[in-house]
Amino acid sequence: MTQVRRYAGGIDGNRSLERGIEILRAFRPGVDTLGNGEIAERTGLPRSTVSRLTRTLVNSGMLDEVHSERAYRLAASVISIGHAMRTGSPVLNTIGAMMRAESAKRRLNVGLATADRTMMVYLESIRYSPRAALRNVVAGQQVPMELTSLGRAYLAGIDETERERLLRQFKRRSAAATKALLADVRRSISAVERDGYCAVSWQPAVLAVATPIVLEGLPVYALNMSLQNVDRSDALASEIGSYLIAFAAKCKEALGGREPE
Amino acid sequence: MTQVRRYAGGIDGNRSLERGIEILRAFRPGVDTLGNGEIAERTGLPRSTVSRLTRTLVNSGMLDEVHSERAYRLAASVISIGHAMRTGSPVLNTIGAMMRAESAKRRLNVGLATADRTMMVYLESIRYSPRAALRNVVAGQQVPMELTSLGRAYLAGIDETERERLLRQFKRRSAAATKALLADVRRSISAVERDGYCAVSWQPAVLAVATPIVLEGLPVYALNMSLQNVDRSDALASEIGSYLIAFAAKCKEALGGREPE
DNA sequence: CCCCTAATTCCACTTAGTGGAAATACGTAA
DNA sequence: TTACGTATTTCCACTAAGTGGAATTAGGGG
Repeated sequence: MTQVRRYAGGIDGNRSLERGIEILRAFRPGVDTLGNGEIAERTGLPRSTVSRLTRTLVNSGMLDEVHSERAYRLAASVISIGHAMRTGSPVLNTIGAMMRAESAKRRLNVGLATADRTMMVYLESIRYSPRAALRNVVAGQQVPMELTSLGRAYLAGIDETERERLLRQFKRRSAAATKALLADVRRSISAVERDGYCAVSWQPAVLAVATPIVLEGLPVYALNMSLQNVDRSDALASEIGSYLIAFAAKCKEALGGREPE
Repeated sequence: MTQVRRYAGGIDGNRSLERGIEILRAFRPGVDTLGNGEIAERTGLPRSTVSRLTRTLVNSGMLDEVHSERAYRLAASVISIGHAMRTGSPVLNTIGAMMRAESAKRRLNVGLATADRTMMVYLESIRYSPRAALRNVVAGQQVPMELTSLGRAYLAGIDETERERLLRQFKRRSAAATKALLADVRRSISAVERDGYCAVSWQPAVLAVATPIVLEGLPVYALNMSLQNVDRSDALASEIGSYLIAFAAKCKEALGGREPE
């Protein structure tokens, strides 16, 4: 970010709004309440500014004030907006049901995600389990882009410029093992270009295979299938891969969107 | 709102942030994309201002731009913040599991909600179904406060001032049937004070019973139990009511919070 | 190619936001 | 209770940042 922000004349955007959103973002998963001081620390904003912006966020219903500990927590509004996002999206409505059916048919987990900065966010995640009804409510969960099949498939689906920008970001944040990791990421991207999918075992004994879904007028999605308690083998990966690309094709068709270029 | 906003000196809050949030709110459930024009209409903001603020929201990752139709949609960030809210809350983590167990034990639906302005927002909703795994992913769904058992229980749980403010808002928005409706709402509130719960059949053939959960340092919640395909009867309502208040007591204990006053 | 509509940028104006410093509220220990 | 240390909120002078109407530009039919 050598880029200098001007914020004058209003061409670059609105500083206060940007800061307010940054405050909401400071509430990472697992955090319950944050005081103004801690928010100031996490965001690097002056305390008086934080004080004013948190007040605004309370008035707007995005934060609840916890008087007893002089702190704030995310309010119910944020999940209602999240709900609006999920119900508004014809994509999720269409693909959700298809994913459920596919999960049952193939007896494996099926997930759909897209990017939020350098993380992949699950929009839908169907866990296959012989006894159904194991919590399938992980929508919103984040996993690191560079380490997961979902993330790498996403990287393969976006344009060159954006991809290189993201790769530079990974380098910046994880000091160690960068070289090998980045090479591995590039290998996965090549795999997607060659085979249509990439396979990654991010967590031990979990084999995950993912493919990008690129349609005009929609964000780039990544679709994955995964299996627990298996050893990684190329044969298995390629079997799942073939299911995956068939399913992805079916999804793209159902969405009726044309692929760009 | 005869109240005059000054916005000077920064004591009342931040105008741009408030407006930005209002733009996010313009994406109601079911809406997919909105253009700047439509946003300007819905929010009453000048078009140039909307243009700048939506740009900022895109930069902050809260909106995705859809070039092909010159429009915006909510981005994945909003559900990841929503997810942070749900995982951060010890309340939801604790009560969620209890609700699941209770639903199975009593063979009925169990829901937990809180308020977002004049709507109740489900934080968790367990649908009882003999064949499990019917979509229990309705967290974030909104139902009208004045018409539902959840909303009326909530009203009974908050303080006098806030309650009267909300009642006035109901009057303002639904022109017809106001008198009878408000009387009915007040009757439900009295029922909560007398019996600990209120029963409402908002949707046909659905009996819902709700009770407030008021604990220090937490927003007021409402807990409900409901049954489909039954006729409303006072005997049934009181049976469910007794389950409900027992379960609510168990929840309050598990949360270890002391009730105020 | 030209019109029509809608979004974006320009720009002069000045208010609304800023952040350091002061004041205040809070909790704790003496 | 009082005095102290910490965290938060308010004050206030400064001016940059935001505003919105007008002009401009970009789309997209016909």
